[in-house]
This record gives sequence, structure tokens and C-alpha cells, in this order.
Amino acid sequence: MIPDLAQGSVAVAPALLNSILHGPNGSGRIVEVEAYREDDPASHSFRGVTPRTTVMFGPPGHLYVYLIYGMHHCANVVVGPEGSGQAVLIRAVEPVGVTRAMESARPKARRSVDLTNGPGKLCAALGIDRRHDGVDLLATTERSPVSLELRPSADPGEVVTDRRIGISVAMDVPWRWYLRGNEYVSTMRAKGA
DNA sequence: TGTGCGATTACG
DNA sequence: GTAATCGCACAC
Repeated sequence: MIPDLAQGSVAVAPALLNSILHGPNGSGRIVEVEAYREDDPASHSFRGVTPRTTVMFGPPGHLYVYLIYGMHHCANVVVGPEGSGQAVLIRAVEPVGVTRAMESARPKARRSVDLTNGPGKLCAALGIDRRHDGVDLLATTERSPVSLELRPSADPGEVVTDRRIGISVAMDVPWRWYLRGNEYVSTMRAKGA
């Protein structure tokens, strides 16, 4: 089943596992995701529309990129009906062919998994940053710097459901999903589980 | 205009 | 365990 980005983030997030994210430096298969939505205290959209979250409240299929801790970028796929403030955070990808550009962008990666096994790492490796905030991931007319290749969702038996990582509120909801046993997953266990 | 902090990473 | 580093959200 091909993911339907107009659905809610909690439904779309696990469905995006296996889809391919293409960036300026290379491509990666999505292996770990998290869902965020407007009625969710951990979500940037919780406070409503702000300069930062404008894209999150826009139409589905666009890229929401934000800077975290003053130095790392995180990539999200906006989903749900326009105006609903929902997104899927891409937490890890498995490279689809490692390029020189990806390796150059991740000089600290000593092991191959360190190239893309985290939300900030994958953005650096693929070359995604704030300049790409708001781009249409499904644009077909023109080669976009960042795009999403929707692929059939993973079999439910291959998907592990867990709690989200790195948040200080709404830590109880199981809105993180990853491919079972995939070595590029950032953490196999939710903190505090 | 000022200020505290975060959907992280890397190193000890 | 904790430093790095800055745009943003919200309080004055």
C-alpha cells in the first residue's frame, strides 16, 4: 500500500517506512519515523502558526526543516489536511548507495551506520538544511533538490512501535516506528521505557 | 529588546 | 555526563 499523505500523522508515519528520501547529496530509505500533531504538547505546531511552523500548517507533501540546538537540522514530511499542523519526523534512513558527497558531509562518521542513523545526521549526509524548508517533496514537473519517492509500506510484522525520543512532554504516546532489526535505527529502545 | 532552551551529536 | 551553538517563542 502506497502512503496517503493526506491522512493523519499517526497513520502516515509508519506507512512511510520504506519510502525513499532524495537530497542534494544522495538518497536514503526511511527506516525510523515519529508522528507529531497540533494537539500534541511535544509538537512545534502545538502553539499554533508561527514563523517557524508556517510550513507545518501548509499543504501535505511539503518539507518542514528546523534547526535544533543551534547546529543540527531535522527533516519532516508535512501530512494531513492543509491547516492541521501535522508532520512526520524522519529519524533515520538507510543509504541507497553511499555517495562521496554524503561521506564528505559526515566527516565524523567512523562507521557506515553513523552516516544516517539520526535525524541530524541524515540531514547533514543528504545535504538537507533550512534552505529546503517548504519545498514540495512530490513535485514532478522539475527536479527538486529534495523529494520523496513513495514506496509500498513495510509489512506490519516488520515494524516496531515505541515511544518518541528526545522530548520532555507527552513521553507516553507510542508514536515512533522503526524497521525491526535495521542497523540504521537511531535507538532500538525508547528512553525511560 | 532581552532571555532560556531545544523533535541532537560527539566526546570523555 | 556535558559542551557546542543560535533561531525562535514568549516574557518584559
